[in-house]
Amino acid sequence: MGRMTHVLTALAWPYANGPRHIGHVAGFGVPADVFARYMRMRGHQVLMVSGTDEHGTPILVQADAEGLTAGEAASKYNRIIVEDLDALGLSYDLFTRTTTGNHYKTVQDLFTTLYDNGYILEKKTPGAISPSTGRTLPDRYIEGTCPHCAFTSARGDQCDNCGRQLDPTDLIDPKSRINGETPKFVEEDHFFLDLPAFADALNAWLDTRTGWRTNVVRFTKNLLEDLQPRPISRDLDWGVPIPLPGWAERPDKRLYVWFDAVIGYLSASIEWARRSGDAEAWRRWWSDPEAVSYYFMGKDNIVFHSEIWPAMLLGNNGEGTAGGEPGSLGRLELPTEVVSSEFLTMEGRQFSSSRRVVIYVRDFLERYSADALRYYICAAGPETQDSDFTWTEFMRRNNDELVAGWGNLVNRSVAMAAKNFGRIPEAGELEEIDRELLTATREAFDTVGELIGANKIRAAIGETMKTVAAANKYLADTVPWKLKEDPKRQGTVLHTVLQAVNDLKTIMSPFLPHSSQRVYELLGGEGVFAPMPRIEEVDDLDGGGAIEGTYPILTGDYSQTPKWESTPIRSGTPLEKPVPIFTKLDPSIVDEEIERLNS
RNA sequence: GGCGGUGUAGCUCAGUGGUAGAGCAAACGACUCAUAAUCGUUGUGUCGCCGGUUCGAUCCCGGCCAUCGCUACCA
Repeated sequence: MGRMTHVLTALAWPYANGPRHIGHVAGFGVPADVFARYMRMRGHQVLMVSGTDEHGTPILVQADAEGLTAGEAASKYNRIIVEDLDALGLSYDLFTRTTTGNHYKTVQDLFTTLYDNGYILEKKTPGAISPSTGRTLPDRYIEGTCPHCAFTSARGDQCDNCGRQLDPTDLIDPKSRINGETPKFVEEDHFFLDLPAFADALNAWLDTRTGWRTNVVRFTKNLLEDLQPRPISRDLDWGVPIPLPGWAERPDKRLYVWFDAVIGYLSASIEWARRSGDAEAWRRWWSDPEAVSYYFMGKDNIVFHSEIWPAMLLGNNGEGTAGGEPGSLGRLELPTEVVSSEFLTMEGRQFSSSRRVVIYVRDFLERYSADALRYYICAAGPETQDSDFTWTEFMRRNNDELVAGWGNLVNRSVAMAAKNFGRIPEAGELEEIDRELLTATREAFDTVGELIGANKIRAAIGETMKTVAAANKYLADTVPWKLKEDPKRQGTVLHTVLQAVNDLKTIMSPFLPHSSQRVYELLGGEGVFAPMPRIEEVDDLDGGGAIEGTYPILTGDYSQTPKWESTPIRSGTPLEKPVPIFTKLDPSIVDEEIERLNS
């Protein structure tokens, strides 16, 4: 990817049935933002999109629990999620929602094309519905006695006691977990996506993919060995209506939430384009074979991104066994890479809102800085295997690495120069040791950049921290605080280390944009260095969706993004005694936080 | 049951067909510009167990044990 190109950065859609926890943003939010920011700095045209996923049964359940309508509950959590992602500094071009009129229309357009091309089957299927509401009752919302082990709280999909997979009709005395009533098992008419029609095309596509994480490739190959038609409609009154005569009017039939949610990548791109004033601009990321697309998600979402969404795109293009023609959206490109992370656990346990093993993004950011969280996720996140978040480790990484390593380097360099010169001193003739440091920081642009481009974020920030250590060592070796008798040499050393700091803040900026902005300002920079998203309150463009009133989107102007390259500092720039950019944490926070978890 | 991950120094993890590394913790030293922050020196490991391939395996293959996750109507 040497020359400028269009890079779609697609992030998994957070489900709007509650606030999101740090595991969610560790899985897709921060890694994708690092990637997107870096790609912009390399001069690529990045489009970073996502939104909240707002349909489906869990939203209805949450809404009922709070005495809200589904729309009200979705709007409530949409807003919370938007604010949290904004606070983290995730640089979305558009973060929207699946309840917009634009999304409904896009979903229906794609459904229609798939239908017209012959990739949607209609057939009867057994299912459970709630007699009082007429809504589909997902298997996991049915509980009863396990026929194998007599466990009385077995779920319709699986018995938590003996671990056996179940069919809800196997359960003895089945009850709805939502309201206790006995579910009605019925034959329902539903639509299915004909996945087997894409088996060959999907395998051929997968064979051309390179650079994917091995776990994703293996998992996907496995999936493709056994493709079955997958239902894409439900008996629900909350979702996108099915755009067919005799179906669109029915209040009890909707498209299945996963079907509409994955189309969000496309609808959000279209919404972004329309809001940008060039309604066709999205095609540069979707219809150009030279464009690339990276999808970021947790491992539980691989199936949708490496199997189902590509299948839907192939169907749109008429590239399955039934043939067909691209529909109203034109031909659409399949994902370049599916970048899946593993899971973050919490003090050894899986995150679980219901069991209150959880740290919400909001709570975290009330007490600690966004960059402290971003650093932890970058350095120790679940990139290729599950990783465990512990407060002890968070504190250690924050204090020993972020504060004592990078923060202290910035602070001591700027403080020394400010005290001795009051400005960035001039560099005299460079010695070997000076040139070595400057070479190391310049080379870090290449090594770190290559790692970010390959989505090896842990290694990338580790490489950056090695360069930070080299700069600290440089100060230990050159001892500028002892050079008061030789101001020329002292100025040269301080100039050199400040140059290194200046470049390091550029390299750090995809990972730690907030603090890089502050280092930029410490060194006399004005205006925006690391651009941040902003929340805008907007009207739905179309109506026809489920949104009432305005809604918040996350967007931003990232056109002033700095270049990924060494930039010379200017001698003579005034410097003041710096305020530390990071906060050292007291060990007592560990007990406090664990106490909070247990309370 | 099926699929997959993991098992390497006290801790967290990286890594390679030629008998192993980083950070932290520990000890000692240097330094004092800096949020007591930095820099240097010093250990330790039958690289889960058993077998196979190989001149040689921690890294390849098979089996086993332990542990974790996924298993599609769940978003």
